[in-house]
Amino acid sequence: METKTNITINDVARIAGVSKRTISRVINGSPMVGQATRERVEQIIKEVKFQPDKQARGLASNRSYLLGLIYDNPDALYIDQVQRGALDICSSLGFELVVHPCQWQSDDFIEDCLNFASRSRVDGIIVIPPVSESDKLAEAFKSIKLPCIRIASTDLGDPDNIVISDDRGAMTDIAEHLIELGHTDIAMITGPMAFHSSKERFEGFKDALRVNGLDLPENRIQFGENTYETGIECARALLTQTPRPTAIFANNDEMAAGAVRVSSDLGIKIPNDLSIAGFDDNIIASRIIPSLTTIKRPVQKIARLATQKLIQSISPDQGAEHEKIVVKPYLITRESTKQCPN
Amino acid sequence: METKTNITINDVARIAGVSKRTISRVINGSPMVGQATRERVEQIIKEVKFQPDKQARGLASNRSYLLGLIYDNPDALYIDQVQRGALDICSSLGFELVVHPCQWQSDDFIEDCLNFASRSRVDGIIVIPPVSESDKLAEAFKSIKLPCIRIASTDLGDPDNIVISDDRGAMTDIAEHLIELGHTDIAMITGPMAFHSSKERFEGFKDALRVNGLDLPENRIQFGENTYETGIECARALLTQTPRPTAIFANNDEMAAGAVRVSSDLGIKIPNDLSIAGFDDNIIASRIIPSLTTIKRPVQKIARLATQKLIQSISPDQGAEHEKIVVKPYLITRESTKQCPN
DNA sequence: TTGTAAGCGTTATCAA
DNA sequence: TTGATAACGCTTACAA
Repeated sequence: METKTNITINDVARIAGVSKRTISRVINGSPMVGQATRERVEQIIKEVKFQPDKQARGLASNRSYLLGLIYDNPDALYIDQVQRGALDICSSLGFELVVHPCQWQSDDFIEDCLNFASRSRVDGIIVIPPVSESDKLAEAFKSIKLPCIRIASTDLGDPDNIVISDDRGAMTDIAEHLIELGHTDIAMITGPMAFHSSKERFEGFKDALRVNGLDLPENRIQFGENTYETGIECARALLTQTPRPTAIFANNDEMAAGAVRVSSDLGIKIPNDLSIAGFDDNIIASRIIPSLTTIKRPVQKIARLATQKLIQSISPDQGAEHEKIVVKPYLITRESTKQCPN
Repeated sequence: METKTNITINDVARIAGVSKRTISRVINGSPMVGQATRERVEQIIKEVKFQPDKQARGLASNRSYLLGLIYDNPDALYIDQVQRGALDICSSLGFELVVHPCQWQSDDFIEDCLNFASRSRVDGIIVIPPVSESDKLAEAFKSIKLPCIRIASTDLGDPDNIVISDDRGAMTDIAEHLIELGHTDIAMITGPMAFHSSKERFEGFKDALRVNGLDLPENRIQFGENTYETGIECARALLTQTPRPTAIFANNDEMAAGAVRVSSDLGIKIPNDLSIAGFDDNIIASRIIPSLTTIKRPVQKIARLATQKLIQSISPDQGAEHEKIVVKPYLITRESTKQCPN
């Protein structure tokens, strides 16, 4: 290694002609510093480009200034947006983001995450769907007193450490959109019912239809697994019925893309013969033909809020805010939905 | 915060009845330890689940055990795969991965990256395309002696710190694939010529055609920007010519998707009337209709190799390997390419 | 409001 | 082959 020419707190103290304790106070925004002193020190810090060493800081204060992001999501775009959102806040508050992809279905998943946490010494954890739905994981972190915030689509019985995307509310929008287009025979391809998000969307959709005097009969419901392949299977089951529905809402864009594929195979024209809508607005939604009407969650914004709340709960001075944060997704109308042909 | 009940090196030393210096030696695999002592210490470490504190270790040894990943890539899937590949190695070697998205076109890009490096105190940096093409950034890291490995598609005049995806070689495969299908009038939509990767693919493709006795005339070349939108523009320019080419190779899948879109708009049937191929195998390649023939880079493998090489160059004991690593992408044949109609 | 001194958990120096 | 002891750069009692 090379000679470290880095400026330390001692250098700053020497230059400023005060003790390093005072510099430390300035760095940490303590009020116990004279106005004049503070300004002088801040000036010097800027001039010499002093950056406190995170390692030393962490060692002394038992904090790492590291935040962990745990995920296991097939939708890379979603993760990317979460990362960017989280980093917006992190970097402005002096934290770094350490990523940890995992396999939340595997046996040692909890252990693996705990191990990650202790290895990396992160000060807090952000968990995104679907991993965020694991109550076990949340409890595991709670038991070792590691602050953890979950991004989810319902409060999961733990409203404190959560940022919620109001998927259910968005269901109203998509249902009304289809109804306004004149559709009355609407089908749904659900996600795995083990997921709260899927259940929320399913029930939200059903409710929205009912409010508008429409039914979602059994033969118009297909249970998918959020994959392209199951989207294909479910859509086939739906579209080979007689009569067939005039609109399909799929729990995510992957399955909606599967439905588009099946329609193409069966010679069903979209959107003329059939309207299809998805959820996520992932990259394929705007790339397939026809482009997909879908629901977009403001993921980056959600991530920002979550990170903010997490750092707040870490910071010793601030009392943790116990208010539930809810963000509402919104409808994006594209080519795949159109006036009902009848 | 809570009482730290963590095991420290002192505890281990006390239990083993040796000095902590000895424990340190064992941890770091120093040969200066007696066989018996080593085994006993290792046994105890396992029993009490001692994990050396990265912060303290870093503070003392001037290392952070953190690796930085710098990127600015529209393809989230690519980033995801890089992350997973890098983490495969990181976690097995006791490193963590800190991510830093950036905007490599912006003015303060270099400064921003340097700032990230000094803030986070990472021990090394992984840079992926297109950021990796910035020689300035590579030099900046070199000048502060921060090990940095670049993932790229040609050696960029810096064969030491690089892992190369042999895009040019892959061009031969795709060209030959089209030629075998009987195509003789083949067009190309290039990427931005400012990118080495685009130039490599462009020239690789041209060369491969030439070797097979085919030409790539000016009117069969369109210069795109790797975006869906420019893909559309370029494809339109190509497909409104008379006669039109029977096959198009696009520099990436996004633009190939644009070409598919234009074909659909113009009533040109793919693959019957026209074959289209892309590069990347990103998610849309398998989702659009028809699915795209494309080139896949083994991104995760490349990331693993890069991370390995980086950590090697960081580790003090090991001499840095000065061998160029090259990985070859491969062809994936899907629906969008077919026998030439003529 | 400011300073002194004692750590935080590890590695590095140098002697035994 | 081992072990005391001093760093590493910062925070945190405790004084002043």
